[in-house]
Amino acid sequence: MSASEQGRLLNPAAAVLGMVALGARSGYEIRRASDRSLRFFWALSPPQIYSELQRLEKAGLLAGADEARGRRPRRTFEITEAGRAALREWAGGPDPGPIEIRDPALLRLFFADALTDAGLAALVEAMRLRSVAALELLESDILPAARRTAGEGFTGPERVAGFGAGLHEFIAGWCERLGAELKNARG
Amino acid sequence: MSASEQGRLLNPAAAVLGMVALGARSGYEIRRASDRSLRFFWALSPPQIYSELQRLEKAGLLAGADEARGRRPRRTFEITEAGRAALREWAGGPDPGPIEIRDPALLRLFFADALTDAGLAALVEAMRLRSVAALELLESDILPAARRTAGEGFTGPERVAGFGAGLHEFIAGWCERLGAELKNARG
DNA sequence: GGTAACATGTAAGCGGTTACATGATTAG
DNA sequence: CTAATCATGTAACCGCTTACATGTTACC
Repeated sequence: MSASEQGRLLNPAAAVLGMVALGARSGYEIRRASDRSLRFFWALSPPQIYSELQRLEKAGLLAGADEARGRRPRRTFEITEAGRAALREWAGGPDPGPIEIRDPALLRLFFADALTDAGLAALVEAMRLRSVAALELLESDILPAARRTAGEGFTGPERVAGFGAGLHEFIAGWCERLGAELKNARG
Repeated sequence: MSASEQGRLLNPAAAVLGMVALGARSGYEIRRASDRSLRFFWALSPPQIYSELQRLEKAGLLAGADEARGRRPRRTFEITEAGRAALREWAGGPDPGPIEIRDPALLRLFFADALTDAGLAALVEAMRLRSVAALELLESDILPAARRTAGEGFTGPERVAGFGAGLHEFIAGWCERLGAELKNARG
């Protein structure tokens, strides 16, 4: 019962179905598009994408068509009416569930008492730079692309990209304050 | 080569080793303690904990002792000098790696164009309430416990709990602003 | 002295990641 | 015409989660 078989969609299935709804037509296009947007909050790996596509087609939520070029396989998809209905039902369901965060930098910070003052400062600075880089990527690439998508009538990606920018601003600021505090404490 | 065998510790091994360094003595104690603190940024499941404990003991980074009560098994651990050295080396290593976030609420928001205005508002409010609840838990339980740990000389947990509080404040505020904006747009 | 809560550990299976294999297209 | 890049899909493996099995103490 691992995916879209009965009842409500599970999240990975909905993610793939939703990418098709936003205009990605093949597994490869989903991969490229989600790598530049969705992946910041919901990563999709190739085998996930391709196997979900198959299941969604079998379930009638996607309509597939063969577009092979010579010996090279290629299968494209469109969302069906049933697919749109399933996506709406999924998006409106109750209790999305908890956010999950996994951060090796915070893990190190948790055990930072094993570190020298200088080591701790370096860790905090690395964490800050990581978010500054993410912020630059978001603002130079992701947000502009999301705005184009918004121009086509899909406002979700831009909102989520905006969330990402705000999030990394918060993290960078938090690291900056902590860094300053550490500097003061050392004198 | 899956863990602490040669060279640097991997993150899950370091997490378990670090929990012992902070005073958790058995697998069960690590489970309880990490569930109230570390799990917000680095979840540990029982089989991970127990198998890492075995590997760390074999590698000489932990010293184990049998403390069975009757037919009930129990094994307790202390960190060794080699263990402390490995933990220091791990904490000071280069490039912690990227933060990973997976959030079903943001996933839904990404595809929110499938939703009615009311559905979107409900989603944003659910997201806000989720962070408000997390904030309450952090401030009522986690932060006080982390402060006690800080009193014993370990300042990492309190810093990380503080980060969590700031993070959920940011998310709740972001949702509140978005909610207000949606309300205005609907008139 | 029975029931619930605490404590300890494990088996089994899923989901997901890494890495690759292969084919077409463009550029130099 | 060769090399590099784009495009498409898959195999194999591993970490992790869920769920359980079992034992022991505390409570009523």
